[in-house]
Amino acid sequence: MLSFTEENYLKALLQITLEFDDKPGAGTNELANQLNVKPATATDMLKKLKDKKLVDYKKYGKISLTAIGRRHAIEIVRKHRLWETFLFKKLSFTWDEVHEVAEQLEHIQSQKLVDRLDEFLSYPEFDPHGDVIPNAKGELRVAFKKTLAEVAEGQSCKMVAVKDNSAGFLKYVVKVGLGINNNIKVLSKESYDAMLTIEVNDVVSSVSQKFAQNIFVVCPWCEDGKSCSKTKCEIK
Amino acid sequence: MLSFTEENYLKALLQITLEFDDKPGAGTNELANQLNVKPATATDMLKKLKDKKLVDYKKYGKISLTAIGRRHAIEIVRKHRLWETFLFKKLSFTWDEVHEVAEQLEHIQSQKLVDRLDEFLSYPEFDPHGDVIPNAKGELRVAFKKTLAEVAEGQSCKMVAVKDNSAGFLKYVVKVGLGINNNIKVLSKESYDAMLTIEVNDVVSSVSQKFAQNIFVVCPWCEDGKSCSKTKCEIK
DNA sequence: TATATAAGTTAGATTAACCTAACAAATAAG
DNA sequence: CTTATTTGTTAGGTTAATCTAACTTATATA
Repeated sequence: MLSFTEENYLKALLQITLEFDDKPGAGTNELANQLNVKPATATDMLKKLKDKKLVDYKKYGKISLTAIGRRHAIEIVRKHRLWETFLFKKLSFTWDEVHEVAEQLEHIQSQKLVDRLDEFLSYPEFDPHGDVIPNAKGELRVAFKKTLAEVAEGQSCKMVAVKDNSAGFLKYVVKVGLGINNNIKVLSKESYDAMLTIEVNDVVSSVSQKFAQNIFVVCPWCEDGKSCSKTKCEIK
Repeated sequence: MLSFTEENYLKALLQITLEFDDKPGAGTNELANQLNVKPATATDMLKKLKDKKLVDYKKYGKISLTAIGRRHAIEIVRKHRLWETFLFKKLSFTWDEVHEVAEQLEHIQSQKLVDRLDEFLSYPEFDPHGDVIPNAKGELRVAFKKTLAEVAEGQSCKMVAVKDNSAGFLKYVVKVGLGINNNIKVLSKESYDAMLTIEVNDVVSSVSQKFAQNIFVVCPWCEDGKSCSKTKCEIK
């Protein structure tokens, strides 16, 4: 049985290694930072997780999950996102409120509970932030996504998820009038500071580059004519 | 903010002091026993809880909750029983499965979650074991109950709750054909070993004294003509 | 009431998860 | 290719929650 803390390390490791496709592994500082602990603490825990055969790790080397570690991590992500969906759909939480509570609920140990919750929610595919919920087999379908910041001037796209799940960002997203599945047209891009002028539901607004980098979109027809939305997700 | 462990001590203390009406307070061994720790461990924690003004405690004396400690404990019991009700009513758990998972869920910190869960369940009054769920104000209505073992020969009564919530006992209760709200007639009582012959739904069976002492009942008309079922609960 | 037993406390040790400070290795920059 | 910087590790210490063993206080009984 894994402790809360161990589970959090595994989850953080999964999140880091999933950041981009060909990531070789996580670093100690990176991991420590994600978990709000000091690097020395992370080193200690990594030795422990290595002994338990949950991570591949050697001194001064890159860190990655073993197959077993990965399976655990995915199960935690599954629980997290199922609980978020429960809070959102059944208990009327807003999308900026669900993350914090799910951070606690994801550690509840009961396979039956997870299975029944999944069933109760009719096997949802996405959580309230648009992230894919791993299925019961532990398959994590990872969609190829681009951020709003990468969309070319004049292009239209559809918002599918957010990168930053913090309450602060999510509230801001709502304020700008955005939400999952909204169609966004990029009217113009300022070359000086990369500010974007976008149109959503016939309302025009301006957003910063930082903001745009945290909005995931798919756009069916890109400038070069090739689709960037591989709608058939890849199982990683 | 209280730790899991501190919460468990408060809950155990409430359970012990509620055992019977004029209980002066808990003992260290009693408490340690309930929590499956050694008395020495309990002593340490009691000092800590005393410093936090959650328990009234002095060396070698009886232990009781302060008003604040009690309020905390009741909130934990409320959460426990609401979660049990959720698992039972919404996720089709059986009554012998809910306790274990609720032991974990009761520690989730989110006032909003508790309130919304209560609302989602339509403000239930009783959990699957027949125990009263404290309301949002922290009022714990304690019903005056007698056990099946105290019912006189020839009397009829109604099962309202169980004393022992362990999965083993609950499965046995089901096997005997009993459940909350069943009407039970005590046909005879063996004077030698206090075995009871009871009739439930026209089925006659025999139960031990130990068993009968863990079944709570109300019986409207007792031998002496006085009602033992004070249906208007007392708020303690 | 004196003493045996039960109940409760103290002291000292352990483990998990964290820290700081000092050091070592790897990488980047001149 | 040497040095500066970043990154990561080690050593030693802290806190919460637990333990065992030895001791003290309270209670029950002869």
